[in-house]
Amino acid sequence: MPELPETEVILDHLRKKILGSTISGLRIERKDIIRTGLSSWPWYIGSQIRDISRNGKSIVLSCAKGSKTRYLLAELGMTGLFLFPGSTLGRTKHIHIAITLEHAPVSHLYYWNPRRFGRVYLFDRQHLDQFLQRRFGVDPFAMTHEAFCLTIGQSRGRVKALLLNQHKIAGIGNIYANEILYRAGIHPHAKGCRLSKASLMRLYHSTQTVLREAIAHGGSTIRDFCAPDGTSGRFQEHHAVYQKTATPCPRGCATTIQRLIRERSSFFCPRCQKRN
DNA sequence: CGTTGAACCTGTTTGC
DNA sequence: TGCAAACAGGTTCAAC
Repeated sequence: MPELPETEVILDHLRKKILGSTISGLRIERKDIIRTGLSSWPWYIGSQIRDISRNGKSIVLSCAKGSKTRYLLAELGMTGLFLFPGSTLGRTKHIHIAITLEHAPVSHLYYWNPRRFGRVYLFDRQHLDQFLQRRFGVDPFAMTHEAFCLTIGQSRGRVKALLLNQHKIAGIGNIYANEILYRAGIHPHAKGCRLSKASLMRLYHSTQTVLREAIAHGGSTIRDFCAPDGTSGRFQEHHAVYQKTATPCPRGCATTIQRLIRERSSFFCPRCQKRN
């Protein structure tokens, strides 16, 4: 569920409520959620959450105790959420991890994930770095237009697949890939290396603006997503194409939005979105 | 290297 | 009403 904007919204809440707090308890309801470092979980008790960051769609808590720092990296997958007490109503069934906090305005942090496509990793510095390096490309907000145009313009694959490829650009998922391509006027099946310089620049700018607008609107709530305090996103009200099959193209071109099935669903305007 | 399909899971919606 | 199929924000892996 959470793509980059939703992850950024979650980070904002976590930073305001749990940064600097101390972990006084850790209950792991489903051990198979922890993919690496399960045996190190007792270490985290008594550690202080010193930093909260994001790599692509994954969230990293830096936990310090004495002179040592270890890391908890959480992937949310399609349906994962971090929740504070008070927003767990109707979501008690799939809480897989419960963290008890001290010196924080919230008493607990819950990891909820009904489909269990998400995972949690407990890493030391070295293993975290290894993981981040092999897993994630550059963050879209850290990319210059030169780097972005080079990455897309040198690839032979379909541009939508390139936007979704976390090894190249980290953080874009199916909702935002569709919205970004619509706004840039580029067909999802256009080949990266066949895009004009002007198209590449439009793609760069729409990537920046769509993601930033989505964050400003609290992310997109299609079904499950909410911030840790239970707040829903509002950016879905501004979607132009995602799940808008057969509705008129918002640009007023008198065509309707189409859906291409196969791999992941693509939603686009066949008239406004070009292949080069 | 790029593409496709399946797999991993549960829950909800859709269609017969 | 009932049941099966399709579909969902993600990632990985194997096969071609």
